[in-house]
Amino acid sequence: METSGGRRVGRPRAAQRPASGLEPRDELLAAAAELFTTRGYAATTTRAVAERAGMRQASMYHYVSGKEELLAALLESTVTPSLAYARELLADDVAPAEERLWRLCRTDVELLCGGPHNLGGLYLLPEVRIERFAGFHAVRAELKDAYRQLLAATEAGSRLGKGELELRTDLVFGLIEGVILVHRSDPERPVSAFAEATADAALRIAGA
Amino acid sequence: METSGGRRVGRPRAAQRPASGLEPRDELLAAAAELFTTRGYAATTTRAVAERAGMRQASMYHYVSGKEELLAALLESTVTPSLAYARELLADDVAPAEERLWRLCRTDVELLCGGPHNLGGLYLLPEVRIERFAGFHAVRAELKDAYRQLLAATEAGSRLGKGELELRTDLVFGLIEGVILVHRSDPERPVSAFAEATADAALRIAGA
DNA sequence: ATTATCTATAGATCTATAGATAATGC
DNA sequence: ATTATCTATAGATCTATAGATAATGC
Repeated sequence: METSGGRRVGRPRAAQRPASGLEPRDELLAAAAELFTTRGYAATTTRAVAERAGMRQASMYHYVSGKEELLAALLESTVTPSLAYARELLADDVAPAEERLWRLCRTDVELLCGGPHNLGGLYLLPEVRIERFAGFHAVRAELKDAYRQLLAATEAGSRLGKGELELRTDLVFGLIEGVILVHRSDPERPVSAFAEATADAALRIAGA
Repeated sequence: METSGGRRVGRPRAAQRPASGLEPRDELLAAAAELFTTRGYAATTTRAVAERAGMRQASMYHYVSGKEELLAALLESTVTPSLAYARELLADDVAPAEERLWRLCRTDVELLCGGPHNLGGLYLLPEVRIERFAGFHAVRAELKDAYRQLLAATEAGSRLGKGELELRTDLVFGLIEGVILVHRSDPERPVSAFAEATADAALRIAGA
């Protein structure tokens, strides 16, 4: 173990390394997460990201190819854990669908609001819609489909027509994304209670 | 009436005027609305706005002081009608609170999703959080407080403690904002049915 | 004369590359 | 020799102003 103070290869940094203990690439990702969510993607310069990570603007290119790569990496890291859990829940054939849907909602809110920066807010950046992030959109569509399937498997959901089911799914999914916004404006409230209240609300919307 | 083809003072435009029939300033606002909501604020250049409005980049400054003024104007135009209606509903002392809350939700969704461009999405731009738009934030806070008051006046709301009431308000408000996002990804669905379904869902969250 | 527009551009960025430098490793 | 960093900067923007121009109005 020769992490923190250990002798390092390469020219020393002009500024001190941040005390976070993160690898430089992760430091960049953390800086980008904070800046993208608070100031927006286009408004964040490579200089701002690099300097917050404790290095000069040009040094960033040693670790990433540019801003786009940072955003793509952050988006994927945001939605991948949710999707993994959703798949688990879909495979589960003992717990009732209502309970599985509730858990998915709660876990999503916890994952999205629980991190140090409000990564859930990245979804909402208009820039995310462009083609470059098609991979992320595919993953997200799969997550939404998991919501739809769980909803369809509930007692109340099984009585809905196709259009009605889509509508309910959108309302539930909309609630989850909306509360992330709300959390952004009041980050003090404990996340776990908020996540449970949101899951309760989602089930009420679902009609369960 | 000598609108459309009428002889105009000033040097003629290099490109043809758009056929929208809007005044130049409104044309700029419409262009900005479309571009800000789809590409984001920082990513939208003054050139893109002006050219979409049928004029050269520099000519825009004859009508507005810059991008910020466009965004400020759009934000206010988005929230002002909602607030006016919310005030009406608060003053109404005959209709039950449940019904008034339902109407506020429905109207909000219709106003925010109903326009030609998804103006509701402007709320979500990270840039909107900065000080310049404090006026908008004040109006928006008043709108949220109207939700809180109506919720408190419902049968179910009157039994809630202060913290619980805040939480429910945030959930309902979060739903309204979230469905705007959802609408953005599926703009085909008829708005009025969607608005009513959202209002129903909001009342279920409220506990009514 | 007044007005709405245009063209041209200075000044201020911002990104990404080129090339130098200062460590460690062998 | 290898590596991580630095400094410097070319090229590509983008904003906002200055000043010219082409209409109508009187």
